[in-house]
Amino acid sequence: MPELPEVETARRGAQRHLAGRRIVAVATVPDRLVFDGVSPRRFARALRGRQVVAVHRRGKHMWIELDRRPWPLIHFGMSGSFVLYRDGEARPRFWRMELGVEGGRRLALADPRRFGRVRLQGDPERESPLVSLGFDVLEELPPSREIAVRLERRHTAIKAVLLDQSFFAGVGNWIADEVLYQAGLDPRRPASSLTAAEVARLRARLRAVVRRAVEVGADDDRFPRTWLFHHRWGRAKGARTARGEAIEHLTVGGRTTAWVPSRQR
DNA sequence: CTCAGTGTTCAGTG
DNA sequence: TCACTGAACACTGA
Repeated sequence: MPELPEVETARRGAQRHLAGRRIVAVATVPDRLVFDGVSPRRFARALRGRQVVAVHRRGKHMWIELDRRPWPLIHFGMSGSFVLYRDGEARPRFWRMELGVEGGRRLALADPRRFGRVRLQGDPERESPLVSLGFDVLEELPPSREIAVRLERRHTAIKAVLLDQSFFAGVGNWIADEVLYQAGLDPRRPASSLTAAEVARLRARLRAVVRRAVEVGADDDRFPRTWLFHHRWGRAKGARTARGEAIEHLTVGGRTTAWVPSRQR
């Protein structure tokens, strides 16, 4: 479920596993879709022998800072993840790329549905797609007033704006629904129609949801029981929240949306 | 067997 | 140019 909390958790794991170590082995699968603009061969050549300085994240994108450029830029798509293990252990199913570092540690990118992307860039923070991202909702959330000013110019549904990475970087479908539920806002409301108090509520819930999800390592079993998250997939008619509120589904901004009409206005 | 889906990008429309 | 919509991408699992 790679939205910001899952990506941040993967970043922390990769940082712990790889930082300060030299890459001694790179393995790849010949996948022209996942390797975007770089052949697996060239990718391997650029990484082998390099030392990992740090692993960074902005929105749902991650990049690995090496002691020499270019650097890898990774997006998990719908089903990507990192798997951490040691020499001698089996590669995970659906692996696309594997790094082995000194000390016997390995990291693989696994991605069953192949919407993930691996690129190689000289300066990721100054290149597409990172340059077109909005503020990172974990690290760079602006004051409510500033968000309100920018929302006034958007007449589309608030949910669609939440999903817009050039506005709220890192928000995905479940976070958008969760935040709107907790803030008590109808997902179809034009963004420009939100009052100052509603924007303040939206910001507060967005901050709380993202921070909590990161805090528990994006382990959804540890999300608070009051969250809509635990009940949103019950597609069956009659699905209810922990508080007993009826959940309904619609399509907003082209995405399936779970919401609670009795609470979201 | 059919179909929805946790994401992004791009063509097309207004 | 901007705002927005819908389709396409690939594959698993319900």
